[in-house]
Amino acid sequence: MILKKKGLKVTPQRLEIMRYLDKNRIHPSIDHIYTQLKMKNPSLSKTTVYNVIDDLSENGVIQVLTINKSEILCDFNNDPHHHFMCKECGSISDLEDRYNFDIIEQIRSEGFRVDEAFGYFRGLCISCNNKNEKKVD
Amino acid sequence: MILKKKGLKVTPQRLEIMRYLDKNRIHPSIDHIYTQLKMKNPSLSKTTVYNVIDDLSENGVIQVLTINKSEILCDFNNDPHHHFMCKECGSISDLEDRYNFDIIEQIRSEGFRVDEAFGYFRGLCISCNNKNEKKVD
DNA sequence: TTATATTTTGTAAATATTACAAGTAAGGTA
DNA sequence: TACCTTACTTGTAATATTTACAAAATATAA
Repeated sequence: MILKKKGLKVTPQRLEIMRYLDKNRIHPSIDHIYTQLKMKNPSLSKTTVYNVIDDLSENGVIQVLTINKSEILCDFNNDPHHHFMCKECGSISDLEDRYNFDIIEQIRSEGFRVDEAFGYFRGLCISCNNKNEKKVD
Repeated sequence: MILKKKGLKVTPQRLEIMRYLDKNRIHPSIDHIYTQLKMKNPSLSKTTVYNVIDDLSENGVIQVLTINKSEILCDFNNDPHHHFMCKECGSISDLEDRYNFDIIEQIRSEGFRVDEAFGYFRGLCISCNNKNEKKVD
């Protein structure tokens, strides 16, 4: 059990949020998670969602993305990978990290202690980009 | 004149904000810019700072960073480069882009249209990291 | 100099996040 | 199992950031 390992108590709220993030790899916002889980558990508080997301991210269970300036997004995938935000449909895509963040080693060698690394890209996703090119034709 | 080229009117407020960002490469927040410039120009409105930053970033004159979830930061340096945020002193360092964002070409080849690319790193800056290591000794 | 579109300003509203205190529940111990 | 302690959840209120809006002011072109 991942929560016990981290010294966190196993509560229904934490389990529900983790299950939701695991099954819905759409990088949801706090409000999105809250709205979805509130339906099954009406007593859920938004403060709880904030608390759980804080606890999980501080313990390295999940990632919190700041790719969008309006709100934070949550990612259950904790392996190093980049993110792409489509300016048209708003979707967030995971990008395989083919370069394995080589630059991190470079930064470390300069004297920094690197704890977290994020690659954020914005533009048009494959689907929206295809639609756009067809319009031009 | 960079503003005219972009079809933006040349106003004292825009010039002041651009000069401030040019001379103070500290990645200031909206509130920081507002507080500093308000001293010399008491009639300055925070809405104006938001408007100007929006206009400048939409026209590619400056960059807006979302490395910090609590507020946006402004960077006059528009060349591609990464950013490092120190968790101890809060400073933001520019990082030379030695790898020249090779990954952008990779992402483009997968069918995305890439307009913006950001590399964000967090940890301890060189100065804070040195202090920390001395404590351990 | 004048006309027009753009920009600035201040206030108010919307939105996201945090603080806090009281109630509740998890997990260890006997 | 029952109890105890600590950690967690909840709701409300407070804070902070950002946006909306309309009136006043200004930049630029004719």
